[in-house]
Amino acid sequence: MQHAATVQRTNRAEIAAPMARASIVLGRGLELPATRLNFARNEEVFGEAESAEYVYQVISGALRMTRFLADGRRQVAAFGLPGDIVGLEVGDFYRYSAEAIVDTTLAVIKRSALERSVEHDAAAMRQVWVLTSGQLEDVQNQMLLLGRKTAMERVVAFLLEMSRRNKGAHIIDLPMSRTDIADYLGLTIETISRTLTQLQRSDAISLPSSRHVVLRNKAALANMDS
Amino acid sequence: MQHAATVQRTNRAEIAAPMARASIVLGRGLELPATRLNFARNEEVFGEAESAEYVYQVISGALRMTRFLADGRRQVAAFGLPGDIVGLEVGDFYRYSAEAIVDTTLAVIKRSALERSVEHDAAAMRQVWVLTSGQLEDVQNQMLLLGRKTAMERVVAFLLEMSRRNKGAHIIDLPMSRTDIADYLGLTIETISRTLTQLQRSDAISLPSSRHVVLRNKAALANMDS
DNA sequence: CGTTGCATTGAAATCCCTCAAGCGAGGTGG
DNA sequence: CCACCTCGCTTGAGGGATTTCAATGCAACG
Repeated sequence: MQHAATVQRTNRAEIAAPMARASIVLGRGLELPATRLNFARNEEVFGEAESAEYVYQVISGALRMTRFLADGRRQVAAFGLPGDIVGLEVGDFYRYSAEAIVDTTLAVIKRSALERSVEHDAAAMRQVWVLTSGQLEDVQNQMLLLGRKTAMERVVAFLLEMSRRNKGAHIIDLPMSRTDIADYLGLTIETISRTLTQLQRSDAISLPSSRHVVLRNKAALANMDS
Repeated sequence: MQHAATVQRTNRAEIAAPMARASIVLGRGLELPATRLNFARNEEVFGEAESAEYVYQVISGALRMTRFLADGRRQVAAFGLPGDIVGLEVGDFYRYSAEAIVDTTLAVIKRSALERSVEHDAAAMRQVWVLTSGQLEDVQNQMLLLGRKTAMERVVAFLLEMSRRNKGAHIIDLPMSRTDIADYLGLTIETISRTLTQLQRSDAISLPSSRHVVLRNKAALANMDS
């Protein structure tokens, strides 16, 4: 069981640096003023059990949300892609850590400011609920994958998900490493690699490079994902 | 891969039957009038992709929330125990089916009535969000279990969860079958059975009967659950 | 007291993991 | 500009945890 790569700590001073204007879009007609913030590849946005002071939205780049077991085994709970809201907690602490997979730009807002904006506005509060409910749905799908799907089904489901999240594109540009994918799918990097090779040999995909996947036969792929 | 047992369909007429008064408690000071409804063992409360017309709270008994793959593989997303809210959806359809594990009493409210009660009340809407967020946390924990824990760790985590949900009792009365547990933990009934036997041989638990577990050494168990 | 529905146990098989080696692209320094 | 290093990825061989298949056990119930 490989352990996770070390991750740089966030430079907290950045948050106090000259502010670049941005906004967080929680839903239709619900936009809040925010600050634009950049994170380098592998930089930590926040850590598990840290005080949940900020809420983020991905503007560009990609995040991974991870949880760990004591011995270093890691589960990637979700990937944060442009538009995704990250770190919206009910309690006072984050329940997972978030790290930039590539250089990433986020919109940041203080949680207290967000709470103030919605606490007397039922429609806005409903948007917050809708967001969390959508995350719940995603995670429930992932549970079915982790509990009952084969390695091949998991990898295919992952490729189709990445395609769908990129407007259904047939050419996928993966920001994350094999390790990230493995920890997302509950597999090892070797199994990910072998499965992709197998899909390539069956002409379902091609792999011009390790981070680029071409879905050559989406129908066949969809068939493989129970 | 064993397939799920057949399940009786709900007798929908029941909902129109003479109403027994009950209430649904969404949170501190947020209680809504509801109808009390009984379900027999293995009776379906609602089905996946059915129109999400009602929201339920378990009064007594137990539910299982399940999702299926096309070939019958099943994942139990959660167990519904007394107090749990079930079927609270944003969209128009349930995302999983719910069945009574044993004879169960539920409080039922029309979703439209619940929506009306909270749509202009930000504090009430927040309670709804808090509920969903709590479910998200549970499911995220389960993801880590399904993705990265061994069979022994899963079974131990399950026993400790059942204990915790029953006020930390050392004697657990399991309403669900080995099949339900297996589909919750992403294992097979045989592995559940063998693992419990192994725990019994190591004196961590005892099994007076298959549905009763005595946690004889909670500290040892906690140690086994990374 | 036979039937029925779980649960347990055993033996064999399998899917995925572990361990190990090799490859290739990108960066760095001589 | 090339040799070299590093890091991530791929591939192979072997092993192991869990599943599958099969038989037996056991308690509840008519």
